[in-house]
Amino acid sequence: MNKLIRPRGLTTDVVIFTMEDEKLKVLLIKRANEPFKGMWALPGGFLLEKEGSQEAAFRILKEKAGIKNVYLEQLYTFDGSGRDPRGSVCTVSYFALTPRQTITFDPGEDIQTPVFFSADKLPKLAFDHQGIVNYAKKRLQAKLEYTNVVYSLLPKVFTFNQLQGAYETILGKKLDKRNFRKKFSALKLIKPTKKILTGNRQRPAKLYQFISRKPTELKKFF
Amino acid sequence: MNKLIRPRGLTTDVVIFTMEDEKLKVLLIKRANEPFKGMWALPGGFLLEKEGSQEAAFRILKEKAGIKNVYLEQLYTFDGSGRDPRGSVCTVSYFALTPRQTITFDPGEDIQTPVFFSADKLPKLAFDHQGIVNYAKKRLQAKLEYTNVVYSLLPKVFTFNQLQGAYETILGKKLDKRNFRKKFSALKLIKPTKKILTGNRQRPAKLYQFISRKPTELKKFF
DNA sequence: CCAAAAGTGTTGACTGTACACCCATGT
DNA sequence: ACATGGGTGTACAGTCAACACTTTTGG
Repeated sequence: MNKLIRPRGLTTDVVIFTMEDEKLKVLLIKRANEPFKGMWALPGGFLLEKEGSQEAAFRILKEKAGIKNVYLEQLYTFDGSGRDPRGSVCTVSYFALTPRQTITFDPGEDIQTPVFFSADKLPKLAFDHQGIVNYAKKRLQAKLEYTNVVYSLLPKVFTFNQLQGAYETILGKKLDKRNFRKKFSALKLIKPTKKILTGNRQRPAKLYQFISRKPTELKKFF
Repeated sequence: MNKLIRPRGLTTDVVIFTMEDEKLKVLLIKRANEPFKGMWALPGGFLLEKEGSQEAAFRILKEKAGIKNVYLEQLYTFDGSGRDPRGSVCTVSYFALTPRQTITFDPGEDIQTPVFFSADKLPKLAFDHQGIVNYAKKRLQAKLEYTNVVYSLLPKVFTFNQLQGAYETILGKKLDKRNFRKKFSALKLIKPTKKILTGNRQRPAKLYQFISRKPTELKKFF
C-alpha cells in the first residue's frame, strides 16, 4: 500500500445565482490568464495558504461582487483527470444565492468585470464549468422544493407574483396562482408589509417580506 | 490578488454502510500510523498519484473489504483547519452501501482487519470522522425517502419484513406493516421470487428481489 | 373606458393514516 | 396445541389540482 502525500492544486469555483428581470442569472468572469485566457468562466481560483475552501468562496464573493449577505453551500468536488490541462487540479465548488441589489461590481477592475448571464443562455465556458453550472441548477431546483432558500434570491420586500415568478423560472414550469398563494401562505414564512407597489398601469400589489431570513427545511412543498 | 498553487494533502475517507442482524453497521479500521495511532477510524488515505478521489474510494473499498458491487456516492469535502494535526489536509468523503454478503475481509491483514460497528454505538473516532459518519447517516436517511438505494444494502433475495426493517432501522421509527407493503408494492421495484424462507418456527415468508439494481429517483415516498 | 396585472374559493380526486384479525409453520 | 412472525382490507381525513371572475389602477 503505497501511501504518499501528493501535492495537488486545490481550487474553489463559485456559481453565483441571482434573479434579475424575472430571469435566473449566473455571474461569469472573462479569464485573464491561461489556460482558457479570454474565455468566460466561473469566478474562482486557487486557495491561499491556510485558507479553507469555504473561506476562499467567501473571499471570491467579496472580491468579485462585493457581496456581504449571501447564502452559500458546498456543491460538489470535481477532480477527475482531464478537467484541467494543468493536470491534477481538484476544485471544491460552491453555489451562492443573493438578491441582485446587494451586488456591487468593483469599477477598478476593467477587463475582469463580472457579468450576469441568463442561466439558460450561457456562452461557452472554460474547463468543465458548464457541467458545474448544470449541477448547481439541479441542486437549486431541488432546494426550492423543500427549503425556504428562495428568500436569498429576492429583495427585502417583494410581491407575491415576484415570488411565484422565481419559482416558475427556476423550476421551469407555470404554477397555478391560487394554489401557489394558498400553499405558500400556509407555510407562514412571509408577512405583508404596509407598503404597496404602485406606479404601474394596473392594480397595485401588496409587498411582502420574509419573517426570517435563515435557511430552514420544510416538511413538504412543491 | 495573490493566486498561487498551494500544495495540499488530499485524502479520501469512505463511510461503508451495511445491514447486519437488523442493524445499520459502519466499517472501521484501527489506525496503524500516527496521528491517532491505534484509534478507530474510517477507511481512507491519501490519493495516489494521478488518482481521482472516486478512484481512490473504489481502491479503498477493494483493499479493505474486497467489495465489487457497491453503491458509491460523494458525500462532502471537509477541509477546515484544525481537522487534522498535520495541517492543511482536505478530505473528499464518500459513502458506500453494500450487502453484508459481498464483503470479504482479507485475512492477510491482522491488526488492520476492519470491523463493523453498529452505527449508533461507535467508539471514539480519529480526526473529525464522527462528524463525517453523522453527515453520512443523515444523507442515507434522506436518500431512502426519494430513491431506491435500499436495494444496495439488502441481499439479492429478501423478505418484505427485512425490507421494512431496513427502513425502520435507518429512519429510526416504526412503520405500519400494511401501509408499508401497500406503498412499496405500488412502486413496482420488487417482484416475488419462487423461493420462500422456511426453517423458522413460524409461517414461511415469500422472498422478493429487486427488478432493477440501478439507482433511480422516485417521485415521492415516505 | 380600456388594458393589464392583482387578488380571491370551491369541488372532486387522490393519497396517507389508522387500525385488528387470520394464516402457516416448527416445536 | 401453541407460540411466532407472515400476511391481508377498509374507512376517514387531509392534501392536491383544476378551474374563472372581480378589483384596482394608469393611460
